[in-house]
Amino acid sequence: MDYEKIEKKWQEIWEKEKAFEAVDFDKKPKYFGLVEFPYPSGVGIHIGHVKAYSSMEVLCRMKRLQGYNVMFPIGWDAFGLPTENYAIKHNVAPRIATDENIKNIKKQLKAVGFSFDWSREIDTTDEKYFKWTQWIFSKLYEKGLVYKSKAFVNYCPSCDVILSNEESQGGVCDRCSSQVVQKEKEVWFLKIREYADRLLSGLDHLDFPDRVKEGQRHWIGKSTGAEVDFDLKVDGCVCDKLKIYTTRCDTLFGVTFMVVAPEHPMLEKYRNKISNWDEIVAYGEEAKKKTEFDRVQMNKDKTGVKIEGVVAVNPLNKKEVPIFVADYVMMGYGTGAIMAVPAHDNRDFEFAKKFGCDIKPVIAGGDVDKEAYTDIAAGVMINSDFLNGKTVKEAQKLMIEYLTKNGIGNAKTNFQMKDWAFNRQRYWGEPFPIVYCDKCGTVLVPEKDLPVTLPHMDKFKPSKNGESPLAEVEEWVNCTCPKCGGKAKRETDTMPQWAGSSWYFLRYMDPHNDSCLADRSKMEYWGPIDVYNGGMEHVTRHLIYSRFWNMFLYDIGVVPFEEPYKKRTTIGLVLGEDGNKMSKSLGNVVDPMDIIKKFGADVLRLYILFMSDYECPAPWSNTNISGCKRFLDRVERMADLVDNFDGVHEEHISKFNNAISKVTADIESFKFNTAISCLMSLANDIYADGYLSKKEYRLFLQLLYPFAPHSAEELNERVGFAEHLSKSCWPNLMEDNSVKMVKIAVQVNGKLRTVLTVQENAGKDDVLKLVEGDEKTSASLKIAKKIVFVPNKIVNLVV
RNA sequence: GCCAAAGUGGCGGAAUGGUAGACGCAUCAGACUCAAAAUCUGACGAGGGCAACUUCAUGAGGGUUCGAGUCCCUCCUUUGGUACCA
Repeated sequence: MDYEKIEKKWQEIWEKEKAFEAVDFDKKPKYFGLVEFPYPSGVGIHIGHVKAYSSMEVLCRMKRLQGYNVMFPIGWDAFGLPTENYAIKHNVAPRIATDENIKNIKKQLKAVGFSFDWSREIDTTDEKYFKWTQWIFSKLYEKGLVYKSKAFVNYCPSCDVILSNEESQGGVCDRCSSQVVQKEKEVWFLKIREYADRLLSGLDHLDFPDRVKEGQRHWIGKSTGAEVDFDLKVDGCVCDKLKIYTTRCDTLFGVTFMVVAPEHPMLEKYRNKISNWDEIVAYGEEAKKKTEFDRVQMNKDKTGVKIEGVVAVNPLNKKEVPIFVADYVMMGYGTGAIMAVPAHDNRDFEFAKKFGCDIKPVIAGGDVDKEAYTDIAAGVMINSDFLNGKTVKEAQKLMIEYLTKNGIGNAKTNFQMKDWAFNRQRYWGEPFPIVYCDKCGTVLVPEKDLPVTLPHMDKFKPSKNGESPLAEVEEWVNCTCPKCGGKAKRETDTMPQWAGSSWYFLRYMDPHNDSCLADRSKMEYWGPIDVYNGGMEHVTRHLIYSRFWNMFLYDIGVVPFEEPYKKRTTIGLVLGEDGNKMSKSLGNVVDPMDIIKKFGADVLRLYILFMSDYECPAPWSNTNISGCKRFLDRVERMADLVDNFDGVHEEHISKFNNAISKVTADIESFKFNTAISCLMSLANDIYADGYLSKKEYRLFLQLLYPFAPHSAEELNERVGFAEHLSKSCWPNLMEDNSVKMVKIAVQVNGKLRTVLTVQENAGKDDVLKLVEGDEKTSASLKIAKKIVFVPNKIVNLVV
């Protein structure tokens, strides 16, 4: 078969017939299959794209034949750093580079034959699109879910540029390889933490794989505990409180010291009272220098400085305990201060050993001279006044009651998830709909003036002082205040790449709407998404961000569903032939376009789904792929076996029925590899018989069609069917009146002795008669103590 | 460290607690061919036996069960994710 020719032929036919366009409000049941839209990079599509899209492709092609009104859309997540860097290097406008890349990738995706609905194509860098990204930001701002605060960012002192986490991996600048430092900067934050509890509880009702749910739960990081006020004693008198957060309020009697983060405000407040202030400042400076890199490398060696001049008082027993500054306590979590119970916490234990603090056990059972005793389940309280003799759980409950009653503390829930830092010092991103006016302060650009577009720039060199390149475009920065009409300046930072992808699935439902992000009735028809397939790398970012935005839009009445994705499926990585991750430096990258040139798109599609379980990572193989090519060739030659029989041969019915149910079920559950092997087996069976009817051939091609649509369509036409497979109906099971035979294994003590062929659903007595008649098993049957009989499966003689 | 997933032939991988190794690759043999390729047929976990057959095999060790690759416990290894979270 001339793959190049027939693939082109059928792609043109489908396009002409608009075979894959989704119809708004159609009476058929809707089916929305979503894949993660690609970043249009200059390199073109990766083999991973082919795998990611092939699964949904197969599912959607089947669903269409099953009578669903299928939406399988695609678009471009086109803002981002690689394009900007390319623009800097080659002095090409990002807009132009993006358009070129999109054109190229589109051509490639079409060459694979994906049945995308191209009429709904979207592009996050299109002004008509990002107008609504800005609009959503405005709504978040109006509802008080946006705030500006100082935070640390990665900064390269040599390039004088702020870097993203991706650009500063290993603590080294991506461009010049010099050491990255932390720089304080004004950052826009979205209050995703306000949605933490709902993002967590919403997971319970979603059909996501467990590892995805667990990943999100872990990221949200809910912990329940208590806040407790310790007294601060300065110059011998109690004059202030120190609020701490703990999950182990049961151990309050075991507190032997306190620790505060180097940035804790109490330090500055009492600087005059702290006799070793210089030492504290020096330690703080040292801690600040620690970059992301240091924290990841994290030698767990505890460092810290004891504060001289201020002590804390345990509110329960009025005991004085020293306070330390140490960077193992973070200002960004809890209250930035902790009570330390070295007897029952590993970190506190380590710190106490190093700094010679007391270790006081309050739970019986451990040897606290050797290590912290952290078992919560066992153990009984000791040395703890009114808690003595209670279990840890009882003690926690009693302690919270006590704290609340006496006004020294309260129950408190904390989340590890941080608010979403939402700005980047970049050109190629959505501008904020924000201006700064001397008179009115921070002002939102009104909806009628959206979108705020990007100015044209000639040079895309990185700007200095860690500012966005946009800061240099004066005629753009200077504007009038929408409130008072006076002079104002635009926000020059742009939104992160996650912004545009946080709501794109909504836009597919109504991609050309100019008056709102999408018509509500269309969202009611299409939403929520039936299946969303994508990679594990998006579990804690994109998948949480987009759920957050959708939930927010639901709250303000824009979107009719609270959760956007009913079901999530995940894809396993395609590794290089050497078993390593594909990378340019290892030289093990497989270009899908090369494979298409050599084998054709259908073979590529078949092999990528056949090579392993879809969710598992698996190495690519340039030799194994030939098995899929041989299979397609065999299917083509199968036409020579077609006889003149009208209908389906009776002796073939059960084979085809078996294939129909297996392929259908396997596609639905993403077990594409076994669906394909089932078709291979069926082909082998047909070859062994040496004949099949025309109708059977078509049935086979229909089952093959979702995987290898070009070949299937071509062969269907060649054998003389006028109706295209793309317009046909998915095969149903045929009536089967034949007597089915099954094989029953006969075991003695669980070991296989023989295999009997009997009628399906044969009774125990009939089967045992055969067992008695078989010389290999009859002797065992006579002395059997027990006989286990499972219909159609097994007989086990226990002797 | 913690969380999750996974360890099955020479290789990629199949197996609702019920015949381990489906399907494919590679290899070997045969057919076709002047020959090669392609194709078709067959063999293909390891040991023992002329054979019918038989024993051992799913990372290691225990356990539950009539029966365990599958369930439980301990351990080892690999791969992801996450990280001084109080």
